[in-house]
This record gives sequence, C-alpha cells and structure tokens, in this order.
Amino acid sequence: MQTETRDEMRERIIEAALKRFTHYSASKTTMNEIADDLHCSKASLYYYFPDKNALHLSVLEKAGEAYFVELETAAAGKSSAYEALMEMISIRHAFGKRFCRLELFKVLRDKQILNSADIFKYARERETQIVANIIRKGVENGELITAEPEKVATLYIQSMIGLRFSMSHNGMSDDISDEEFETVRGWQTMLADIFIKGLKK
Amino acid sequence: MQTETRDEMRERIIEAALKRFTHYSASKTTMNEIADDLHCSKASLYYYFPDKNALHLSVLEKAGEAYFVELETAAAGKSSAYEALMEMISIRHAFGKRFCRLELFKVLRDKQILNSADIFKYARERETQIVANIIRKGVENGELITAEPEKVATLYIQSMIGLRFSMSHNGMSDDISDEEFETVRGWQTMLADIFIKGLKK
DNA sequence: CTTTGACTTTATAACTAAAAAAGTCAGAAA
DNA sequence: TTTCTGACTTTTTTAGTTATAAAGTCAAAG
Repeated sequence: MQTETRDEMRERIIEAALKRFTHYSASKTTMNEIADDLHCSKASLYYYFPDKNALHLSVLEKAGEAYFVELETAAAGKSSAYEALMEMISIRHAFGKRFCRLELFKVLRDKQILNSADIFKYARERETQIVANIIRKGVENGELITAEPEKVATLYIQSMIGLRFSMSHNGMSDDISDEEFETVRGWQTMLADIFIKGLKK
Repeated sequence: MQTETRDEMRERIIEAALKRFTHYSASKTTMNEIADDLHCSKASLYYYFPDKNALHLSVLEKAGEAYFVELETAAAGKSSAYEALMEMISIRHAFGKRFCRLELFKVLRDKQILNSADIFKYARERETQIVANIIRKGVENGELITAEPEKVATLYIQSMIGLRFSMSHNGMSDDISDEEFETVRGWQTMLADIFIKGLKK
C-alpha cells in the first residue's frame, strides 16, 4: 500500500503543479503556492521531488504522454498518410496552445537542468517515430515511395519545428499570439502537402 | 564633385566597418576604432551616418547586395530548377559562414533599430522572388507544376530559415559551429529535393 | 562642405543590499 | 518505518548604485 499511496501523492503534486503552471506559468509559480493548494507543507513536496526542475520535468512528461497517446491513437485511426499528417498538425496545434505556459522551450534552452536534453531528445524521437510509421504505412499501401522513411520523418519534424520558429515574430519564445499560431498552422499544412506529393515518385 | 566625394567617403567608412565587424563582431567594434582605422575623427563618422545602427545597417546592406547579386547570377546560369536551388543553398551557406559576425539575427531581434524590420522584410522578399523565379522558370519548361509559385517560394524560404534554427543547438544565435553548419546544409539539401519532387505532378 | 577636439549623454558592467524563493533537516505524527 | 512539517539556511532575483566605456553632439577651424 505504501507504494500505491506514494505514487498517488506524486500524482496529486504533478496535477496541482500542472494547474498552476498552465494558468500562470512555471517560472511564476512558487513551491509554496503549490504546497498551499494541496494543504501541505513545502517540505513535503521535497520529499517526493528532489527539486523544482524535477517536478517541472514530470509535469512536462505528463503533458507529453497525453500528447503522444493522442497522436498515436489518431495516427492509427487514419487510413491515408495525408490524413494522418494533417491530424497530427491539428493535435500539435491544440497542445501547443494549451501548454504554452509550461515553458517547454525555456527548459530546453536551459543547459543546467539535468537530463532535460535527454528527455527532449526522447520526445523528438518519439514524435519522429510516429511520422516514420505513418510514412512506412503509406509506403506499404502504395500511397508513398521512399527508401528512407526514418530520415524523411526526421526532416519533416525538424522542418515543422523550424517553421514554428521562423514564422513567429518572437523566435524561440514560448509565447506566441493566436494569430501567429494560425499562420504557422497554415504554412505547416502546406508543407505537409508538399512532403506528401514529394514522396510519390 | 561634392556628391562624388561624399559617397566615396561613405563607402570607405562602410568598408572599414565591414572589416572590423567581420573580424571581431559588430557589437565589439567601437566607433573610435573605425575612426582610427581611417585616420579620421569619430565625429567625422557621425557626419556621414546618423548613428552606429545606421552604419551597421549599411554594412549589412552592402553584404546583402553582394549576396543577392551572386544569387541572381547563379540562378540565371542554371538550366534546371533543381540545380539552381542547390546552388542557392551553396551560396547561402558560404555567405552565412563569412558574415556570421555581422550579427544579422541580433539586429533583426532588436525592435529599437529604426527600419531594421523593413530592411529584413525587403531582403526576405527579394530572396523569395529569386526562388519564385526559379520555380516559374521550372514550370515554364515543364520541370515543375504548381499554381502558386510565389506562395511555394515563401514556404520554401521560411522552411530553410527554420531548419537553420531548429537544427542549430544555439537556436537563433548568430554563432553556429562549422559542424552544425554542415549538418544544416545536409538537411536543407534533402528538403530542397523533396520540394522539387513535390512540385511534379 | 568637411573635419575635429572637447564636450555631454547614454549604455554597460561590476558591485551591493534587500527580498523572495529554493532547498534542508531534526524531530513530530501516523 | 514512512510520511510530514516548522524553523532554518542557502541560493537566486531584483532593485539600486556607481564607475567606466562607448555613443553621440557641437562650436569653431580648415
């Protein structure tokens, strides 16, 4: 029962932090505020997490997990690669808007945070694998042709991320206006279109 | 004759600044250093340029002009769109390496600098026009098919710029290692390839 | 018209002190 | 033994200070 309770408490903390982080932002949220929300002491939080960064990463991991599950479900449900990629853009868009205050890019830029580079590398690879699977599936059913689905998937993801940066007026900031968000989405859609066409002989 | 001499002096100043800027960097160069190089007083520089930013922009304009001329010449000389785009990547790569100390991105990010946004907008549009022309030419001779060369060109340029940012470890910094430069170039080449294939049929 | 030395103003960098937040720990509670 | 906390220390941010360097000005000279 100990292990059960322990994980439950961790979960409650992550949940509380997620709420604060998404409403205000990660850097504007203090450990005391999270503790107060849970009617417990700040020291308790440190019993479950070594430091604030670890908690932050756990929050990102939780949001990321939901993101990937949704992506994988959606990808599996679509019959054509084209539809799957478009759905991916849609989901990415929704999550980007919803979780922009989690300061993902800020964490990524911060070299001090232990393991942050690894976690993001894993996330990017997982996203790339989803695209790679979509492409492989497309190749199998004759919709697409390519000798290196993995490499194409990497290029695709990096290009999509790049568009997000190069079209946004703020560059690599986590903040981005709704209008810019829509613009980026438009260009991403067009790029996906060209990719699909480019992978047919 | 006055006008003649005046422009010559402006040119000499820009030349001197360009040397200092490319060797050290724009922000590490002082107006006094430039004046000393020219064996004139700092006040003279202010007779020809309203402030340091104006001089900096003139330097960027000069480098940019050389870049565009080279691009346009190269693009005109290639018979296929594929070759033209590849040559463009090559030229872009060489200029990026050569002029990275001009702090182009830093200037772009600085909202205070008067007209900087306009100048960069013009530069991006000119680059886009070159790509648009390559695409139009490709459409004319049957190499490519698309209903909107302009829009495709915009997407192409933004994607290329985006790859530069998303692949670089430093994000939007002007500094980038030689190794990363080569990596970016590799991915840009692959993306150009997919664009070309995507614009057939 | 062009140039300059001497000048003023503005930005930068290096400290500082005060406040706030992060993080620790001995011991209490369950 | 595991979980929790009040009281504590340490670290980070912030705001304010100064000194220095660089930007920018101007009356007067060439």
